[in-house]
Amino acid sequence: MKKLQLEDLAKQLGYSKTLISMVLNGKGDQYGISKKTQAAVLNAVSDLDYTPNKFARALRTGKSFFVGLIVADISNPFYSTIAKSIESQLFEKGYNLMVCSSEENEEREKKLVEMLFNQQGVDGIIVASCFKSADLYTQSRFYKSPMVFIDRLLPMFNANYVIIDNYGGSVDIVNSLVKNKCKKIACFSITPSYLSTIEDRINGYKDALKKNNLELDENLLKAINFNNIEQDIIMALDNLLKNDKDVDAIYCLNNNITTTLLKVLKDTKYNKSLSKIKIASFDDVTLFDIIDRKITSVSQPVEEIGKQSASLLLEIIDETQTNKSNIVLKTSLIER
Amino acid sequence: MKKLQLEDLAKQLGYSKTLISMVLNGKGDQYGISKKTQAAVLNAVSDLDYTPNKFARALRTGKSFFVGLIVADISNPFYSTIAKSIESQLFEKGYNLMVCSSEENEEREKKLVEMLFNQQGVDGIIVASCFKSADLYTQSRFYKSPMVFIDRLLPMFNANYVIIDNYGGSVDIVNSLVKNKCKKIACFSITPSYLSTIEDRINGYKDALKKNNLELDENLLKAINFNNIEQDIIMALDNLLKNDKDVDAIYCLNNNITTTLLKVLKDTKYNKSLSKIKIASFDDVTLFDIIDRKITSVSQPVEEIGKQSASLLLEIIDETQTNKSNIVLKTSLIER
DNA sequence: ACTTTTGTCTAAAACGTTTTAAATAATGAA
DNA sequence: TTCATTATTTAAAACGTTTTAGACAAAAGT
Repeated sequence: MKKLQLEDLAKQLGYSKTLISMVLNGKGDQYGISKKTQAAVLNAVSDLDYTPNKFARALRTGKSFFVGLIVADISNPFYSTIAKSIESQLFEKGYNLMVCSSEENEEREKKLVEMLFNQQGVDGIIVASCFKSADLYTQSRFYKSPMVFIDRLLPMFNANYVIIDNYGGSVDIVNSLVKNKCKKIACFSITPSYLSTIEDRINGYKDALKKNNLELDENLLKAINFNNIEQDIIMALDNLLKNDKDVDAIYCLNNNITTTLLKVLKDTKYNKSLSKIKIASFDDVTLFDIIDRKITSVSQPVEEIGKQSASLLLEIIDETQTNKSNIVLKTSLIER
Repeated sequence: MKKLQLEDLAKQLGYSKTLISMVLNGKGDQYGISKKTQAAVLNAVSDLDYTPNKFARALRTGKSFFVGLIVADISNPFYSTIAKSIESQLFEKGYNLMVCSSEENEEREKKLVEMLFNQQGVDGIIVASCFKSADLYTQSRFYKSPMVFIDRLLPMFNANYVIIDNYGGSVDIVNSLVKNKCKKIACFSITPSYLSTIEDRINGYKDALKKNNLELDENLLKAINFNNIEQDIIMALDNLLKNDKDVDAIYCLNNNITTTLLKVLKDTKYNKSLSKIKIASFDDVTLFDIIDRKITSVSQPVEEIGKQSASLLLEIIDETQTNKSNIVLKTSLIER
């Protein structure tokens, strides 16, 4: 059974391809097709399961009704939940989502952006960029390309953003730890550490320490490499045990680090020596509700990030919104 | 800066669009273009960043280099890991992936399949179907559409499958529990329970009980609804506590149930009464390495499912493989 | 020297839409 | 009636590729 096309409908209904196309696209009035004809066409077509060829339409109109999403790691629940939220938001408006994973790799992100716009012809993209600078995106060839950046901010780059208040969330966490009598708070950060999210969280950590009259010791700030989390955490812990036995809290800057830290603490000798240390985490995950250890965390409005970024992007595509928007969402502290 | 197209190249290089297209598609020899010309074209184009218009090409050739993936729930790590694996496999071969989530809803799955093939013009799909019967997929209009089914089998449907040995894995779990002196093993199943994965796991559970000379008590087999997991688990637990106080193990048929069960056990009164009950889970997650409770589980070769299904689908698309393949992967027991 | 074959290359058709420009029919004014 | 205007419809062009069929030289056969 061959796929029905406009030509077939035309023959069957006795109208031209043009007319049918116009009616089906809801432009009957605009082109002055009589109400009667419009009704007749719609009626006849309704039980004929015709769907226009996507590629022909896209070729002619330049619109694909496709949106690309680039995240650092799609198997991270933070991003996969955002993806899900974006998808359902777009679905309502007749758009489709292509999800891509950059694996925190600039080269790959670049390839993905180019592929999406050039080869796939998406109408716009949503990106959690792992780039250090905005050079890729400021290129003139992308000047008119609808883009929304989420999660991470790029420096010196005036664009559309949907992010969260990382600084504020970080301050909340440290304040909460201090309130619980912690005096020496280590911080496990993650590289690439130029990421705006990480930078802001680190700044929040530092400033909050200061505000609480605690000394900032750079040795307590450990950078964990994204590609080598477990090993780096072990090293950081060894280091703490050797030089800073009196650390009473570890604040992890994202869910991945917290989760891996908990795993390491379970596995090894640290179990005893560090059983009473307080752990806090930026980014809340279900796990924290299950384990015995009381973990204070900051939860991000994940659904909301997806929702807002999707509708912002659609506004940009439809040119309803032409100014740059910067949406900053609030986090919420979960004390356990 | 307008996008470069074949016409522009033709003018610039002094050859016809035809010739350039042929060379760029690696069909120079086939069409008898001289080596010298081919080299010249390739060389000239290489630093001109031309990418053919996706839609024009797809319109003409009927190939989109797109593959669709439909899973029940993209925010479930089991599926998001499969998605990631499929994506990277396809990426190597120049294909792209569109990920869709059916939310365990037949109506929605149907819509997605139709959308993918009709509107999006994908070259093939990979589906973890939530359908009870294969009626949708046996329709003649899909007869020639490349499809690979993963995770779940549809009854009476001869198709391409990549699944795992659910029955065997389930037997392994029960055997392990019995070995650990469990005498009365409850089973928390999930609806829709006609899913082949669930059916097979239930059968494995039943048969293994029998083999171990344990009585099968249908009251110990609780169905948890996918859309109401937490409440249903609470009900099931209440029920056990009332009628079967001597249950010494709960075997959960998927990660979602196990995780939620753990959460419920933590939150509430059950904490005390059920602290010594043994918990086992089909499908392993990181969480189990972190919590104190020793959870025996069966782990699925997630990466492998993605890898095998992707390459099988590509073979079908390329018509290298024309027979139906049924790939059944082994699970591995993790005793804790 | 003339036809045939071979080696390169290109014009034009095709893919299935949407949109422009123009044709036809119907109505109103003169 | 006839011409101008308006309402309705359609033919043809366009989107940017790939592929078919054929053009043109050069080489090879006779």
